[in-house]
Amino acid sequence: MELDKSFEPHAIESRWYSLWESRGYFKHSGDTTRPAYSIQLPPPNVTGTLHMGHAFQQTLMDALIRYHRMRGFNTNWVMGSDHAGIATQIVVERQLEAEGKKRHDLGREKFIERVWEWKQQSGSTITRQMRRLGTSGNWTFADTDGQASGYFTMDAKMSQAVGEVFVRLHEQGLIYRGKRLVNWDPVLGTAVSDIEVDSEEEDGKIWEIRYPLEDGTGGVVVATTRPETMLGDVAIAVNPNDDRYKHLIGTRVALPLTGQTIPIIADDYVDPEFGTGFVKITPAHDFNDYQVWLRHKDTERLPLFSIFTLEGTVKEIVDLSDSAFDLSQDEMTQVGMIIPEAYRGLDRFEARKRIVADLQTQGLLVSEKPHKLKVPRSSRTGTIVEPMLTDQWFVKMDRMAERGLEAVAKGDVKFHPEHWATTYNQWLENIQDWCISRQLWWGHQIPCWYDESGRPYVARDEAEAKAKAAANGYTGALIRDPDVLDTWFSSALVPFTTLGWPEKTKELETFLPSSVLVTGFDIIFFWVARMIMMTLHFTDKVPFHDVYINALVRDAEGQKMSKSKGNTMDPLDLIDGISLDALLQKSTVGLLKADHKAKIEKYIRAHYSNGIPSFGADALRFTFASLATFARTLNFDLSRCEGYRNFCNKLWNATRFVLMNTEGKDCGLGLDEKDSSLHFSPADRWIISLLQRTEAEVEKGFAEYRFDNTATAIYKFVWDEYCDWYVEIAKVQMQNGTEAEQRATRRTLLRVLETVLRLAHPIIPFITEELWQKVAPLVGHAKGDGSETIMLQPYPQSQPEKIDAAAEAWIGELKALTDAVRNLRGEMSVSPAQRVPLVISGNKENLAQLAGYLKVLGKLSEVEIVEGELPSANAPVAVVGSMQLMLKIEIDVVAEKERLLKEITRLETEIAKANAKLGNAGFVERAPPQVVAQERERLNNFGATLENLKSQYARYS
RNA sequence: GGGUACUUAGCUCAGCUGGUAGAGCGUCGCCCUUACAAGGCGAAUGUCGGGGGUUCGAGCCCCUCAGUACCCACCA
Repeated sequence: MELDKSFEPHAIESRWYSLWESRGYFKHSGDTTRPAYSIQLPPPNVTGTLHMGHAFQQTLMDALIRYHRMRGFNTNWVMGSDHAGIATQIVVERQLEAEGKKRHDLGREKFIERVWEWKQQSGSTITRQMRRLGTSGNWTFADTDGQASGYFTMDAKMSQAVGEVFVRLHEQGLIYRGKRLVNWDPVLGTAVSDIEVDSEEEDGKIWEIRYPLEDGTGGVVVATTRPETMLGDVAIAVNPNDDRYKHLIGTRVALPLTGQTIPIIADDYVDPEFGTGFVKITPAHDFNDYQVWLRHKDTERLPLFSIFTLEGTVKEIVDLSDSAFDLSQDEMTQVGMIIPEAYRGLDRFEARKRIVADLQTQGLLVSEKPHKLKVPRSSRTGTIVEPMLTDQWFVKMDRMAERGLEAVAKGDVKFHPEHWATTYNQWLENIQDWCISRQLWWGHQIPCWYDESGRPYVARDEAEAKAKAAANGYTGALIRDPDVLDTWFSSALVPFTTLGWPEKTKELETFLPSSVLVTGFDIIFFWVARMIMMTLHFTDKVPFHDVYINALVRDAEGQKMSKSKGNTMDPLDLIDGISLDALLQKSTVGLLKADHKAKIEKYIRAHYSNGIPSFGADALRFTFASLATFARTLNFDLSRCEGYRNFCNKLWNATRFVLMNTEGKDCGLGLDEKDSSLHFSPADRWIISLLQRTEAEVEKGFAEYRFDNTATAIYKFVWDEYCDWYVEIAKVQMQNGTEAEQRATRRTLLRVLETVLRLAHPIIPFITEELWQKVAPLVGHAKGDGSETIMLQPYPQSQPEKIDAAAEAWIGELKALTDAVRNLRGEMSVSPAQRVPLVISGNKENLAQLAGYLKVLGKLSEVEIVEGELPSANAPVAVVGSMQLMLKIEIDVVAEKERLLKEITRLETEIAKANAKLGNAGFVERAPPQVVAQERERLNNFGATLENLKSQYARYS
């Protein structure tokens, strides 16, 4: 069947993917005698859509999987999706909001039903998109609901494993519950972990406030950026060595606006140099103050109480039971537990305004100045996080962190690029206990039940909890803890829970540890470190051997992609193409801010004035691979994508050429290489030789995760060597050669091409499959009935014995001569259509073999070989080593002399440089002999060429 | 404050354990030559951020300065 004239990705992609999947090629082979190669997909949010980061990562993973599959590994790419607690809940809450409802209007049960509905509805989007990209994941492997989309972190099996982990950790004393100061998102109404808080420097203010001394002899001035928290002050601290204020330690000051008094205490935490030297201590709303409180609570009998509600408004009444500390009635009335009526119920920031205003009125505000400060915001909602005293569940991290550090230190887990291990180490060395409870509805509900008195029973299910309660003498009703687990809790377990844990399965044995994890640096803490720790803890194995940290995808200018800038790209648009109008439409739909819209439109019109053409999945994948260096960012440039689409087209057309010249012809298929009816030319041997080198480079690239090198090696071989040289040479051989030479040429054309298709398949799966189906039957590698696939063919292995130095030298000479001729033509502005004769002097025997090729490659009318001097003529001459080439055309002698002189000057500089080097005793004595020899060789060559040029120059004179 | 990485051609980036500066895209010529105009052939362009050091020799190693990006911690 004829190939189309050019490469049309759309026509071939859809066909192959469904065929591959339906034939089960993506599944692991089950052959445990083969080495296993497995990858855990970083599970995308189930309701998300594919973005450039996903597409990039997945391209790399898919390339690795396909590469190893072809190499005969028992490959298993575990697919799945994440329930993404907060993210998903927010989406559904927004939907409700549009209907004028809140989640509490529905109630927990109905709300969760609603989320499941949304999951069912939108969950297939991203898996569909992944398929478009060509991901050969094992969709049915951990699939529990029969949707061929892998596992879901909330499905029954995964949930059960999550419960099991929780219970065991609790039994081991590694999970505990306690009232702690945590980062609280008042909008979401939940605790968030440290790493879910981002601090950005913002413009704020700092206020100085006077707290009068109780005895009326003066006052102290404190500086604060959060005056509203003064309602919760329990002390003023000074540095114990601060001579200015030592005498005040132990006295009391009045807490303005409240009618209360608080003590002045001494603590090292205070830096006498900063601010006023006095710090107000609000233990329930500041992490540092909390630490101070811990140190002084017993000696100074300091209470602990929150002044804000969970929504972030000022409380009506404070609850001293928060104190976790017994205070006498008398002490209770002494502390600032009563909030002035004026502030009750106010929002945090409203309260700030009112308090500052009131302080001013009372003359207690000393100053108000602009101040830059880091504001901690919840990464989900952007709300300013409030440290809040709440009951939460925690995982003790210290011992697990030690094991995690050890695994990397010992090399059981290796980072690529290596330096990311430093980031990992630093975090684990300073790790805090992990707050795993979230006050949300969507997620794994904490497996803990409470009896009437609040006694907890952690259990796998309610029945077990009841049994535990009964054993404790309680038979009444139990209430389950309403909180859910941090999404990352279940994510941390996927390396083993997806393989059937807690059961001892064959899969667990085969595919743990997995081979490599490919992920972004932004989740080293969230996910990578926690997987390592959890997997080690529960299985005594590392979750994976290698961690490849991929670059962050940015736009062509290096800007972070964001919807509000309009510089995001949809991988599907690059595959399918999109018109400008459609692109504008989809980029501005559902925008909250109107001014963004104008900006986005401008950006899109500037960058995609004609929309985006369809590049196809292969071109996109090849682009990602080529850009996958070890840099930390990847600037995605459309023009690169276009270039690699062109590459696909090149490959397509090369195949077309080969098919045209081999189909139905004798290609010496069944013959032994040494058979006398096959005569391989140096060119044939050269391209085969180069193929071996390319295969080795490709292998090295994969082994080092240098996908750029792999892609470049393939690109160069196909375009720069096979197409630009070998195919052109083959034309000569097929035209002029003997039967045996033609046969060998056709065979080489075919076999090299077929190999290249297999070599490139991991990166560009669709086009290689399509072409292979046509090419493989001609080399006898397939029956040609479509029953085979390139996916399962053996991957090309470099055969060093086929590297042929003589053939490589031969082609080097041919290339040099051709370049020289083309150069001359270019310099002389001889049009390509104009066939001109060439005279060449040099070794006759040697040149006779090259002349035929040179004639075609140099577009010459004839090639005349002379030994010794070139004929005297006013014609341009080029020199290649000891050979001289003369184009027989009339030229301007003056211009030609000038040209030669330029070349002579260049050579003389080179010679001077080389001479200086060799004249340097230090160089000759200390440099390695081969380097010195090489330099001498260069000098000799330069010398010969120079002589040649000079004599030619002289002849014009 | 601590840390990591980066600075090479107009743009985006390679450059392996130090040994003659590279690619893609873009630019400029000339060509619709029967695989490919999504192409062919040719050309131009770099005191490798500045300075110093080690070395026979530095884009690469060391020191220093400057700039950029990101991460962690955080002073009220």
